[in-house]
Amino acid sequence: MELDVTKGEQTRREIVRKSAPLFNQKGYEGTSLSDLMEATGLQKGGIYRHFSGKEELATEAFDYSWGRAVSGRLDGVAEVPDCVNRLKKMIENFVQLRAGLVPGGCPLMNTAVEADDGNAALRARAKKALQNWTVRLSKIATEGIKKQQIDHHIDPLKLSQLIIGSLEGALLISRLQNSDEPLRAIKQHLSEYLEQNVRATIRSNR
Amino acid sequence: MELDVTKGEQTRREIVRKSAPLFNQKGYEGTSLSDLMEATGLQKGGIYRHFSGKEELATEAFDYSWGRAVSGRLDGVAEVPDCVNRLKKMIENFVQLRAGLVPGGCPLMNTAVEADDGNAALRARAKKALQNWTVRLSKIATEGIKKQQIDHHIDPLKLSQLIIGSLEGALLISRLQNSDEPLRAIKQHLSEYLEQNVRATIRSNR
DNA sequence: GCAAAAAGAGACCATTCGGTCTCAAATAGG
DNA sequence: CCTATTTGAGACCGAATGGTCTCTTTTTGC
Repeated sequence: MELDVTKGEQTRREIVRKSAPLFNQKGYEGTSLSDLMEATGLQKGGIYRHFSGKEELATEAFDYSWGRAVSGRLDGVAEVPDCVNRLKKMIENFVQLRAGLVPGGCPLMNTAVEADDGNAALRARAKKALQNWTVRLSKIATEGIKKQQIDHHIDPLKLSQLIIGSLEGALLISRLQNSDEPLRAIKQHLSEYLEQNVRATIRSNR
Repeated sequence: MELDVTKGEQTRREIVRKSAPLFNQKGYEGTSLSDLMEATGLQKGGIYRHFSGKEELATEAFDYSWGRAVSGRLDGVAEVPDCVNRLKKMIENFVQLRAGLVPGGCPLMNTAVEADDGNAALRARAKKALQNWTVRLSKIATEGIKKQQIDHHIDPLKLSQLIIGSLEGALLISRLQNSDEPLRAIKQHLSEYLEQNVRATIRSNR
């Protein structure tokens, strides 16, 4: 074809794209080769030509799902000038998207929980994903401190972990209860916290 | 023997006790019959005499694990007179116990995540567990409002969900990072929130 | 201590699992 | 267009899966 997007590479990507939702919904162990065959419309030979095994496919599928989740959550975030508002925008995105972008909930949570006492490769992937997300938020916080939009007593890392943890936990509850309320509540809560305890005040008295 | 604790019943309980940690660590799908045989020291026949199938055993194992988790988290809570402090005590217990009581992390989170797009029976069990926990906390909050220890603008249900979600999320992060810091941070955060925004003040000005 | 009932061992079952390998079909480069 | 290479189908594999059933052993109540 052109641009070295060979037929094989194209198929490979399709396989990842089609199998990612499966892995996210049913988990690594819960997704069988026959599930993958059905989802991709390929036979074993067609799949295994492109991947060394289920694990390789699963890790790539995770990366794919996670990539989509992250890009959704950070959509339009960079454009917000104020750093506190930028964090709030990210929270808003998270709450809004919920189950939307990626069927089966947050890939990070799903993978972290399943792989925590199991598959090491997947666990490492999840750990790195969390790391990346944390760093992204931390950078916003650090920039906010530098710009004096965020109180300089705030620890960017801790703040990021607090936000991420709260969101993930609320998502867990929301999914189990089939209700958006816990997610909306945490958004409200974090919002107030950010305004009252994180945003830098003219006269910083703590 | 005596008190109608027949041999069979005794074995049955042992099976649940021994298999509960397995299910919590490896999940429902991830735990095989041979795993269970090894853990219990019984053969299939010995296990299947007492349970109709893996699912029945898994649900009972979940109840067992969850019972232990809850009792650990509520340990000594009832003795605290002040309702805000009672909530704080529960949070403290949660943070302290962490992976302690039940190997494999919080049974609620594990089961909720795995069963969310799968096993209906387990999902229902997890949902009920969350319900129970939420109600328990809500009752404390409601009592606190009645006793004027908690601001009457607080919604007990939302407060409970906020606390539970935050704790579960922080636990997720902590487990993935192999660090207690996120858990300690959320404890600190919730503590401040409870004192500043939940505890009733003499002059309730909001 | 004995007979009836309960409990457990383990052979057996069909099915599915992840994975391999051969060979035919489709693609690509000249 | 024609050949060399890539791609995919699908038969095949051994192991493991959840579950059943029979038969021995152990517990139980009298």
